[in-house]
Amino acid sequence: MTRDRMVTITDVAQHAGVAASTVSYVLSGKRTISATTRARVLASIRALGFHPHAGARSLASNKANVIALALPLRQGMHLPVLMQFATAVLTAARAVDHDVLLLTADEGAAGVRRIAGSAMVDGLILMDVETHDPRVPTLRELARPSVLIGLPAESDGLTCVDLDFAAAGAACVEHLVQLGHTELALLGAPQVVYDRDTGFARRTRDGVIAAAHAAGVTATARPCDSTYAAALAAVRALPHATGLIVHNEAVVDHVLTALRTMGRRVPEDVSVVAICPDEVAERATPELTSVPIPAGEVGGRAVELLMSKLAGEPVPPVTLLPPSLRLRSSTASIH
Amino acid sequence: MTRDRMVTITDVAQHAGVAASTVSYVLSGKRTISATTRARVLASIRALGFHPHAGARSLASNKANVIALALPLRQGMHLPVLMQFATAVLTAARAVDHDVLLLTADEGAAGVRRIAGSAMVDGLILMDVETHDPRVPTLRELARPSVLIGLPAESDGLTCVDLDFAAAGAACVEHLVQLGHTELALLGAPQVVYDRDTGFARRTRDGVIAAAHAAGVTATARPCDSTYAAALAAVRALPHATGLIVHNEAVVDHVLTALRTMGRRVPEDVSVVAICPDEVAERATPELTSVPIPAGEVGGRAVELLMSKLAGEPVPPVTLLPPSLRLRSSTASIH
DNA sequence: ACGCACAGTCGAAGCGCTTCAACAGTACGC
DNA sequence: GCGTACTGTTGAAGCGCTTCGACTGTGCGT
Repeated sequence: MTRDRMVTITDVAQHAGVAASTVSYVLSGKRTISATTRARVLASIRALGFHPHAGARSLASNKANVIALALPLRQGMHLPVLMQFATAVLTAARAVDHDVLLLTADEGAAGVRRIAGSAMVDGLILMDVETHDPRVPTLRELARPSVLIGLPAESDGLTCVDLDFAAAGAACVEHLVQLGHTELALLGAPQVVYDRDTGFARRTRDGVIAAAHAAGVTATARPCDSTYAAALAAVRALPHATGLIVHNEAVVDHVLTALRTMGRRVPEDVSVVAICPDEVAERATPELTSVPIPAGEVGGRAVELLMSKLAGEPVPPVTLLPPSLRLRSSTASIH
Repeated sequence: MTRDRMVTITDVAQHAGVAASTVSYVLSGKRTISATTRARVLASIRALGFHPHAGARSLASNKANVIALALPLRQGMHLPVLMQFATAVLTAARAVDHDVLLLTADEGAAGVRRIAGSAMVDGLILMDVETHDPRVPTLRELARPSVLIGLPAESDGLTCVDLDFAAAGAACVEHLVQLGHTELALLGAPQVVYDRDTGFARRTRDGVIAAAHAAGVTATARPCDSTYAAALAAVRALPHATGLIVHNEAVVDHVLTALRTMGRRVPEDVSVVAICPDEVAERATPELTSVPIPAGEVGGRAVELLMSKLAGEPVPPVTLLPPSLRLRSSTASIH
């Protein structure tokens, strides 16, 4: 282990024959620097392999260029989707020169307080926010800005972004109704997810029920565990439904298999529309008509909103991305 | 947004009527402090809600109490397993008062250099290291310690930890051989994983082949994509194999379904042993005899090794955790 | 020819913490 | 009663950076 001292901004300044502050201004662009000086400084930086000391920078400038991402790693959550969100946040953050500190949900409010209090991060993004999330009050009293992916009950003073799941549910219903279906059913997330009162599951259900009501058709909502057995049981319990809405990535394949086993053809006998990532919808047989979950956009938007707040700009309290319905071959009109 | 200045160590010192350095020593325990003073200081800390400024701390002490975790998010990797590793690392790190900065693999060597150079982290843990990983040379020339989960070709000067996949493969073979099987087959990771020359896939294969050779039985190795179709094709292509080793979490269920469809009973007609997380093995029908992937242990050990290196203690260059075979109901002796 | 604005650069202060050397007490052996 | 050995506490230096005010020159209008 070589005991080599860090290359400091002073080293660079000396090497380039300028003052340390000049180097700083070259880096930040907060003051005009002549092209020749800039070039000389940049050359020295490269020559010496200089990287500004993050701690020193954060101490002096009061910004860390790091954001915290609170990732739930909880039961019943579909990991691939979660990771899509996470990757989107990571990529978006890196694009604006920020790093990402990982926070688990089980550190809860204390973790949020610790991270925010230590000035380790400039702001936070919380994923999978529950309707009554214990971290939300903490967030409010915090000096640091935050953005929630999800929608808690009380969103005053917060910034939230998510897919408009209610509208997504409604879109599914409307599509099926247009095709002539009058007996609809929603296969949702596992029961635990509802018990935890996670917003997205509930909002979809409410959207489906409301839209069905408005259209004058019947709609049953059922939670569904992520196993084949549960999917089979659910499908068996709904023999009259001709329009199925599946909002549970992990169970999509199982539902299709169960229908096949029961001799119900898709889409001839029963139409299926899913709310799930495109990959899942495309990989299914037959390919599923679906409302995609725009993880990339949501994650990107979350970072964008956070950056605006960091810059002191006003942001809308709630951003609900409109759903889009992608037609594939799992839905057909009833005859 | 309240414009409240941070609570500093000086504020705490004033409040407690001691010097700032005393507060620091109470916090770090690097000097003896009388019980009464300590109590007074701790009370002030709590009263003011003091959190040491991470940047200032890292600047003064030259340690950030943060480690970087380089997560691959690449094709063909099984996310749940990956997240188990990640969670294990996170938990272990938090247990020793360190936070975790997320790094994506696609930032590659540049990302490693940036993070390490900026003193933002004390050390790094890289997951899913490939046999010829471009980040490895960078790691060597770095001043910061690192630990690899995985095993590159040239491990000199590095610290690696992983399950002993070769031994795992061999353990599967030996188990099947003991049961009297003489025609074995390995269904492995998707082809892309081999193409990328990711170590674990290859090491299992080599372990299987070598053990089969040593035992005088035949063993065929096949990559296998993570789809039902691929699993079916693979099983069809191996009509004579009576002992199947599956090293691909995503395809375990598909293989069992495929065998069922073909009318081959498990374990009466064909024995199946998997190398996969316990949850996968237990959830399968029938429950699978398996070599579990000890993600928790590996992750924990990685953090442990990193902490030792940070403390300047010598550590073994390569730690291969011995596999264990867990008997369940998917293997039986041939008759 | 004179002053003014402005681009370009510098030096110094200070961010909040750790740590070192030094000092004031107290306790003990003789 | 004096040195010795602690224990407990302090003030000051400094970590590497940003940023503010000040300074120097140059170009321009008059």
